[in-house]
Amino acid sequence: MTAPNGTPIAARDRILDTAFRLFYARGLRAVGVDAIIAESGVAKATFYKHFPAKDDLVVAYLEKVDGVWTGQLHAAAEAAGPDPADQLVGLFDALATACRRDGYRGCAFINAAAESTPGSGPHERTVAHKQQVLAWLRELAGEAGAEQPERLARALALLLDGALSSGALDADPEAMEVARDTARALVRQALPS
Amino acid sequence: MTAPNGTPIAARDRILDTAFRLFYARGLRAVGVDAIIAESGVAKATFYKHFPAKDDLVVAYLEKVDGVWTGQLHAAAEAAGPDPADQLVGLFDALATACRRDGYRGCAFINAAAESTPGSGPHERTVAHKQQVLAWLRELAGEAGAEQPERLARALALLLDGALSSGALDADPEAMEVARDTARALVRQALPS
DNA sequence: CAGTGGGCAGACAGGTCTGTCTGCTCGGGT
DNA sequence: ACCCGAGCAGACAGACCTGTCTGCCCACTG
Repeated sequence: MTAPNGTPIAARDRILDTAFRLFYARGLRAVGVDAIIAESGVAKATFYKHFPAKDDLVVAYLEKVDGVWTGQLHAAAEAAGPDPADQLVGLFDALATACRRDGYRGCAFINAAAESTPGSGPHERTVAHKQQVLAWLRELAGEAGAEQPERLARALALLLDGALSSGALDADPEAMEVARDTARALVRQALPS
Repeated sequence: MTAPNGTPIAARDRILDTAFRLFYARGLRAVGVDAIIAESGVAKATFYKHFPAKDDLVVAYLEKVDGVWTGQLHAAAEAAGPDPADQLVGLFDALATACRRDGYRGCAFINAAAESTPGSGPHERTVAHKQQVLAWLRELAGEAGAEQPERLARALALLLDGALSSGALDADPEAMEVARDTARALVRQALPS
C-alpha cells in the first residue's frame, strides 16, 4: 500500500481515514472493526496494535473531525474579514458548505454522543469539542465588544448546533441562509449601537 | 401482569413502554430486542407478533415520543397565554423542563436519525416529526403577525433543535435561559412594531 | 548476514444480535 | 365441554461483533 509519491502510507493513517469515512457515513455502532480492517487493507493484529480497543479509534476519529471542522469554521470566520463581529456571522458559511456536501449526516459529535454512554471517551470528547467551540465564540464576542459576550456566544452556539442537526434532516438550503441571517441579527443586537 | 386496577396490561403496551425507556436512555442499537423482551416480561413470540421487526418497534417508539413531546410543547405554549407571539416564546419552557430531568439525553429524533440510515422507517419518521414542528411554528408565526413567518419559524426551529442537542452535553441550565431570551428577541424583532 | 520491527493473513474464542419455531397454560365465548 | 386466541418459556439457527493469537513476509540496520 503506497501513496502516489511511492512512500508507504502508514497503516495507522489508512485505518483512521477509513474510520473517518465509515463512522461518519454509517454511525459508530453500525461500523464494525472488521469492516474498517477490510476496507483499509490492514491486518487485524496491526489494527489492534494501533488501537487497542474500538473506543480508542472512535476517540481518534473524533479528534480528527475536530481538527477538520474547527479548521473550516476558523477559515470561514477569517474569510469574513478582520472584524470579529463579521467573523461571528461569517463562520456560518462553513456550515452552509458542509450541509451542501452530499453524504452530509449532521454533526459528527452530536451523532457520536447519541451512540455513546455519558462518561465514555467518545462522549467526553464530544463535550470537550462543544466547549472549545463555545470558548472560541465567547472570545470573538468579547473582541467584537458585545455587551454580554457570554450570552451572545451561547445563542450563536445554539443556532450553530441547531443548523448542524437540521441540515441533515431538511435538505432545504434556505435553512442555512436563515441561520446566517439570524446570526447577523443577533450579533447586531448584541453590540452597543 | 396486571395494572393497578386489575385489568391486564396488554403485552404491546408493556413492550412499548419498556422500549420507550431503554431506547431513549441507551440508544437504538445499544438496546437489543432481548433486553426489551426480558425487561417487559413478555415472550419472544409475543414480541414478534406485535412487532415483526425491530424497526417496527423503533417507529412505534418514535410515534410515542412524538405524542409526548408535541404535547409538552403545545402545553407550554398554551400556558404562556392566548397571544401567539407569547406562545412562540413560552414553548421554550418545555425545553427547559425536559433538559432538567435527569437522564436527559437530547432529542430522541435527532439521536434516532444518527443511528438509522436515510430512507429507513425511523429516519423518515424523524424527518416527518421535524416538519410537523416546523409547520406548527409557521402557523403560530403567521397568527402572531410576523412579517416573514417562514423565516421566523425556521429560526426558532433551529434554536429549538440546538438547545435540544446542547442540553444533553452542557449541563448548564443557563443555556435554556439563553434559548428562551433569544427566542423572545427574535419574535419581537420579527413583528411589525 | 543476522536480527528486528512493522505489517499481512487468517483462524479462533466467546459473546450478542435478530428472528423462527415448538410446547405449554389459561381464560372467555359458544 | 370445547375451542381458540393471547401469552409465556425457551431452544435454536445463522450472522456478526470484539478481541487474541499464531505464522509468515520483507525491508532496514548494525
